[in-house]
Amino acid sequence: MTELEHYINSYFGIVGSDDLQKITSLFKPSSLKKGDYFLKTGKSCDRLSFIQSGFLRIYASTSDKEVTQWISTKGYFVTDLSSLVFSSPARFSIQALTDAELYTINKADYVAIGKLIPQWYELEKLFIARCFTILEDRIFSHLSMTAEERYNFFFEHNKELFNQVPLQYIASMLGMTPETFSRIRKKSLL
Amino acid sequence: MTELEHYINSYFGIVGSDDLQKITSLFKPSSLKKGDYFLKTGKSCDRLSFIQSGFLRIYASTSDKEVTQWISTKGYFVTDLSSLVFSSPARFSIQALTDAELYTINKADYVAIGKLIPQWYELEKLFIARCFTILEDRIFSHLSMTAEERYNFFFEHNKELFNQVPLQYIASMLGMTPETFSRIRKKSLL
DNA sequence: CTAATTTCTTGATATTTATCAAGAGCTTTT
DNA sequence: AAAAGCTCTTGATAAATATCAAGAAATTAG
Repeated sequence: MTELEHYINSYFGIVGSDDLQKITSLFKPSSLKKGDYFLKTGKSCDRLSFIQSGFLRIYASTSDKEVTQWISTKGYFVTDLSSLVFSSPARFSIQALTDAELYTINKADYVAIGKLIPQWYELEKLFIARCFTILEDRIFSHLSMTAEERYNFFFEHNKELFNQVPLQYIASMLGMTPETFSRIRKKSLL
Repeated sequence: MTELEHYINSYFGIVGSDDLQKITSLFKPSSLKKGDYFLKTGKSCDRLSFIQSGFLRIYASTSDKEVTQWISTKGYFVTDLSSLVFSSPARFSIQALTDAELYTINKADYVAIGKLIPQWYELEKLFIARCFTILEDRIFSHLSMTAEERYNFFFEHNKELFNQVPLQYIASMLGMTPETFSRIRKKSLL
């Protein structure tokens, strides 16, 4: 089983191995150089990628700053879901923080999976429902935790990220300034 | 077309009118008195309800306070999605803030819709994807806006809520204390 | 390898938001 | 209508976080 098959299987559960292969064969290898854009705000997002290696930053600009919504990495999918699914203009830009290897499926093939695999929509629904739940938890963390608590929680669960991407982006996605992040970090390293 | 049919149609898009009726007929009227619980943290959530009237508060308790995740009202669905779909213990409690009329489908019937209506999972996927997008925006608001900006934005879009439920719960779901909420409110009323 | 650039840290200070405490307004109950 | 509970407001103060500015450290480019 390829790594892609392994991950898709783990996210979408029991799919027959022939179906699994049908799906993964629609994903084509591609790569990004550090700094390359996967997507720019306002464009339509016409693909979904699986990250084989590297880090991508999902962000949007406000009048006075760039806000990092998320950093995606090995083993995760990346896309602007609302743009992919509803053909709306992308709200986010997505940029490679490092060189990255992706497996990418274009929109037409993505849409075709539903015709190809009868249970696909059900599995996809379950997958998106899980993503929804993760976002609910993330909102809850902003309603109930201080910056320091969010830092500690995130650090415990994503240690590896901290020496691989600029910390300012992690600060932003946790909802604090780089300075606050740095001070909290110092405290937690003592 | 009943109100329930109207809403389901508007959320789930084109469903044949016979299918639409098949679905809505699975929802049974029920009601809650003010203060009644729709769901308690830790239990399994075995139903999905459409709110015909009234207000329900979705919240969870931390060691030192209750945090309101959301307030749901007329025209919206209410459930703990992760518990309903994955049979996990509910993370949230859901309590009626006022008397409320619901149309409720139990889990068995909810699961059965998928067998009954071929395109159901696809429509449901789209529905959950839209909910996902709303949560993404909500997270973004916590990363990019001050308490005052969140207040103003929410107020503009949900004026009617402000004289129908205790403001402390709105404060909590916007991620601020009742005192801060009250001060911002005073400012914005001048 | 050095220079240039970017990122991170630190200190001083300002602003935002939370906490605590008390009282005023509402609702509900009796 | 009075009493009892909530809920909301207000003030004083404390704590958390942001801003601004400068320099240190790390990374990238030449």
